[in-house]
Amino acid sequence: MTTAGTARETTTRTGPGAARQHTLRERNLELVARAVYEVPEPLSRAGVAAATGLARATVSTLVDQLVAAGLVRELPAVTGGRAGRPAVPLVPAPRSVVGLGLEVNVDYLGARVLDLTGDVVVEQVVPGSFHDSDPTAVLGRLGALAREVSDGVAAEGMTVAGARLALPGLVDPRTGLLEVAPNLGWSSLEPVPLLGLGDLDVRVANEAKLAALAELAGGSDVAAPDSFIFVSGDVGIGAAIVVDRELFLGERGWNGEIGHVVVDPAGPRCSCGAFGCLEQYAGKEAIMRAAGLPADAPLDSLVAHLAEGAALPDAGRALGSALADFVNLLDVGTIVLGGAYTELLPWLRADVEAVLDDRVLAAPFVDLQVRAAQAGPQAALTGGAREVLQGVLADPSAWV
Amino acid sequence: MTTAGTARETTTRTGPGAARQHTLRERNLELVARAVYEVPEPLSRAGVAAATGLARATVSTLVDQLVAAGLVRELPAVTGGRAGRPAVPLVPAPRSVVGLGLEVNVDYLGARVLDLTGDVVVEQVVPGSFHDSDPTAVLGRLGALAREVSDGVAAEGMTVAGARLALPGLVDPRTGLLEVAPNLGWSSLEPVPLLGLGDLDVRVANEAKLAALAELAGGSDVAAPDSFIFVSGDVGIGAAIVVDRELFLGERGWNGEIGHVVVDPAGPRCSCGAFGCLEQYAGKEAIMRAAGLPADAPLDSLVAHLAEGAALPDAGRALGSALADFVNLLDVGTIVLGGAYTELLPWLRADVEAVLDDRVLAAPFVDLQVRAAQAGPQAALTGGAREVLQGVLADPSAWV
DNA sequence: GCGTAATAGTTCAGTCGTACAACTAATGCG
DNA sequence: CGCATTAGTTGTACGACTGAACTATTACGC
Repeated sequence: MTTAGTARETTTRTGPGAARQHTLRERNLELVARAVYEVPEPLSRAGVAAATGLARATVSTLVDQLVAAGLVRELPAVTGGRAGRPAVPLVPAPRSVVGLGLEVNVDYLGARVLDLTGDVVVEQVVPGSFHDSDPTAVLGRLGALAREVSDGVAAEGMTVAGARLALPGLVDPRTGLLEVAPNLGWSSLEPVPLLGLGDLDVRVANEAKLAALAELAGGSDVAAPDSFIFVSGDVGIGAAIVVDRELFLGERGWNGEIGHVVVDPAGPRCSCGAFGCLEQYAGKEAIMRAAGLPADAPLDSLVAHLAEGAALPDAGRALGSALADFVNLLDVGTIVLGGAYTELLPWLRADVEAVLDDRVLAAPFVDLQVRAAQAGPQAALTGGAREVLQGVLADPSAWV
Repeated sequence: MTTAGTARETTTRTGPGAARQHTLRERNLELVARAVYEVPEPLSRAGVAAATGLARATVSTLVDQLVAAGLVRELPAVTGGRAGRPAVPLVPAPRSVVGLGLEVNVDYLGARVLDLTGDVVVEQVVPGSFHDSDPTAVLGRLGALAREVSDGVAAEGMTVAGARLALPGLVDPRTGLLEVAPNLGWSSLEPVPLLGLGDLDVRVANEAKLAALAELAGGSDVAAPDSFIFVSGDVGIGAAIVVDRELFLGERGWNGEIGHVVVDPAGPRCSCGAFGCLEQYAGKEAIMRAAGLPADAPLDSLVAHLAEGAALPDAGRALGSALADFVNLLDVGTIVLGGAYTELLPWLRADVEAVLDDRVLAAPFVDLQVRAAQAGPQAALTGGAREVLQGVLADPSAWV
């Protein structure tokens, strides 16, 4: 298994590092790599120079390094209708360096490999029921799946840059510890070693946080906003905060617990001990019950029910109220609804937007937007793999 | 008036700037300046080299530049008990480059000048009543005060690096526009030109945000935390989010509106139109009424009343509830209470902490702290001046 | 009192990375 | 077929950091 684990280190950008000559090179390598990666139409070396402000000579040497490292590929020179020597288009290298997204959730586990172009190279998703499961067994199984997938892409010459393990619970990305994952019935354990993936650089993260990152992947028709609140509605309701295309994690990454914002202290008791949490109005089970369906009914049955004219006023207003608090506290005006909410949005939107307009103080001055998540199913797998690749992009010098 | 206005520009650190040779110099100048500034005991050139990892030769030239620019001063060489050539201690230069903090609030306006050592060089605070006041007149008056103060320090050879104008309302630091300041009765205006301060670099900011920055000024007995939620309780309740010693502003700086987090939708109607906002329980007027005092009674009378055995259970629990939402959404575990809350903390703490422990999901795994603000009165003046000086520190090359 | 060790600070050649300008390469057009 | 045009490369100059050698200044022991 060709992996590059130990060498991966996040670059200290504003940190206490002294800047030397090679710091320039690292910084400009990143700049050039981002220019190649984050542009709709492929750029030539000259185009990159214009876009970055670097001299053409400098760009040439930098691009050559990126090509040699396998991070950038040259397309055949395109002799367009314009005069002059034809430009060599530069594009992200497909199937070279890849990121691995892993996830254990209540009803499935899976692994997904993305390459630098954003393509899914391979994926394996196994449905199951992992409510109150045994972490050692489940993570061992996911580890085996990951090895299988990883060995497969390695056999085709790709390099796995690292992996992210998404879990639905309180995890600290810094220490790698899982404090508690209520819906899995897991607590106080270190998940990464249980995967048995050797020296591959695997980091844990909260599922909703990584799902939010998947929204940035682009490729969809609607451009992803740079800053948004991502809310993932399921049995529990989790959220993530993205500002300037980066996750805002607070001190330990334990933020976005919008499911337990109080909507009405006179409301029903919540599993967390408080009364009237959002989850009691807009959690999947509450929504099902309100619609007269069994708590564990599939989402499709609810959608069918709603299509016949039913409504979700309580859930919509409660969600709007909690989101209004969120926006008032954070000033992030775009809200992306994921998980079950994506499909339910048509029946939630009016109530959510009405409450937001009423309750957000800045509403008269801001264009508040509520939109559906664009990333497909198991978004955390995509987001995790994407985060790995973002790390490559942030420090290409480690690959040169 | 010796000012340096137009030249001030925030350095694009991670931004799309190409890194050149002089970028290294700028970065390392900042590094050296911070090493000199953010250390309890003065460092020598050799000490700075050890602290930063730069070569002694490099540090020498950088320090020489900072000394020439008047940002750093050399103390007489101290011939301590140690062998070897005595070290020259380097300290922030007093009374050289200074920052100007300005503020209009409901009951006062003022100007305060801080130098790089954190000392207050001069200040002028004028009590008054600016409820429903005329912005042109009031800002004109503050501008005159600012010129007076500014000319005074300039006459003593100091350079005013810039100014911050703190206002109690929705302001956008980027555009310099004030949308609305309810307690002043101001709306939709551009405050800076009304000050008439010529080409001095003046930026606006929300009062609570700048007051939060004052907490970082140090000098107090208790070390300021790097990340905290600052809540300023007065007629209105505002908050600021500080993460890693920097303000988190969201998209426009309109965050921290904790006063309008819903505590109980069955509660009293709020001026914002909603029901049961925190302000209706823990705003100054609500607290006064609950204590049986007139809504505009001075804080001292309330404290006297409480000292005789009265309590603030509603306010404490409501504040705890809103803060629990805040912490659940943000994961910032230290809460600093400012404004009127600083003095009221003894009667609020038990209720606030009890509700936080109950309602914050991560409470079992985190040491939640509630503490009183350390900065003195008119903290926004100090915070504003401090932010100006932080800007100098972040880009000393502009002064070389 | 003086030599030695120790520490601070400076000087200078070496190296590295970028800029600029001149050059080569490859195309379209008249 | 030559010229204008654009892409990419080569070579020199310059700026900034490093490391080692050097100077400056003290403490300490004999």
